[in-house]
Amino acid sequence: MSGGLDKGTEKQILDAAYKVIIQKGKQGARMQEIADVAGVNKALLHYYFRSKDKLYEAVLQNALTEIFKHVTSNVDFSLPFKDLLASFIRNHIHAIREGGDILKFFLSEVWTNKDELVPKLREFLQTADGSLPKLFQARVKKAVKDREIRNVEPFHLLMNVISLDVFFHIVGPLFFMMMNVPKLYQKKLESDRTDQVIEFVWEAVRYRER
Amino acid sequence: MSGGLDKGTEKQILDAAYKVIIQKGKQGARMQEIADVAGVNKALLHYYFRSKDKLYEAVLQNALTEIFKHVTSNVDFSLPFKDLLASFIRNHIHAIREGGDILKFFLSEVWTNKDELVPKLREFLQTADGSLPKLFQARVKKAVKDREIRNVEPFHLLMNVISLDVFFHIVGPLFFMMMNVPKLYQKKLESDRTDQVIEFVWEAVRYRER
DNA sequence: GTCTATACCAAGATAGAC
DNA sequence: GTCTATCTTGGTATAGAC
Repeated sequence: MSGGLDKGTEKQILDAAYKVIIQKGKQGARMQEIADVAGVNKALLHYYFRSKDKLYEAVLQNALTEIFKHVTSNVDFSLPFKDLLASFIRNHIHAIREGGDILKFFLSEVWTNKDELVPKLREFLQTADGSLPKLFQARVKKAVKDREIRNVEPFHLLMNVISLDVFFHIVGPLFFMMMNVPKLYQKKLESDRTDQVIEFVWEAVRYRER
Repeated sequence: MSGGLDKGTEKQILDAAYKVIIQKGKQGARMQEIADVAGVNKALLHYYFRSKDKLYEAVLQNALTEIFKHVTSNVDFSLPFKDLLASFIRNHIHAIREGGDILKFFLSEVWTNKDELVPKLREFLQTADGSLPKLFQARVKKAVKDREIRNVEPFHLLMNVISLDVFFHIVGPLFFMMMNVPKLYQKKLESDRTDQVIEFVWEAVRYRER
């Protein structure tokens, strides 16, 4: 019913679908639950998005956009490498935290649903700005030549930075549980994380006279 | 039918379930497919394991055992820290590769199915040998005092090592695709990975006169 | 555009013959 | 223990009234 504070039924449904599907994955999500969360009738989902597949596609599109919005956040490649690294990591970790559960969702779906998801991802990347990795690679090579850092393979470095950021975000909570880390100490470890990573990476790569 | 090369129907079913569920997750797995893979009738799944839930539990138990078998592989904590680190990482990466797809499965399921999985994990850890992290922590602290390495937080270090190992294993292929890395270069990056990680971590933590 | 009712089907589970 | 046939549930999808 068109109550006063209506934000458009279609968007309402899409938002609800987003929430539910991100949590439970494609298989786990139920049309009924999406309808409930949206506060509308189940039949309306089919009215606006013909099928679950279509709805899922729409959600995927949103999620991808959301992620890349953060990732592409501007990095100043003219900074000294140390500062570049720090700002890159800060941006990146910040983006990960902003992104909420999307990353977990992707890691989840990529595995169980890769036949559908990987082509979609590929397609999306065609249109997206793919220059970041290239710029990063070039900058690393320059830094090596200028003796800002030791000779490291750009791919591995990028991989390392992303690993350190993303993996902690995803598995950290589980890890805390497994190791019985007290709540208070968890907080400390979490807030220290960014600086720890920056220091770790920088120490790992910085150039040293021999 | 009790054909000659029968390895026991129950085990046959369990093996099939393991394969299918690891690939598709709990929600995605179909009893029919499991039956097909096992080469038996669907009804037999219910005969041996009353329900899908029970079957899932059995698979989970197996997967957990499988993972921890590798993880607990003996590490010699009396080695110099540099060598310890190298052997730890080598063991770890090796275990990850041996473990095949189990890790991906867990990362997947932990997100979509955490209400069921996390308690199970907790319970399993009660019985498992939880001494490894403690030993590692103690060894790190000693290494700091002995000036083998700079002052690093043991938790972060352990987290870092695991991140670098596991994340690459899981996301690497996706990454290659996204960055359009040629097949041949992929191979090289993969085989270089272990040594790269060892060097990266060691450079990051080693003690240096100032 | 939104609802109710219902068709349709796939998947988990059971009964009962062999 | 193993099969066929069948029940039941629950989820997607559609028809049709309002």
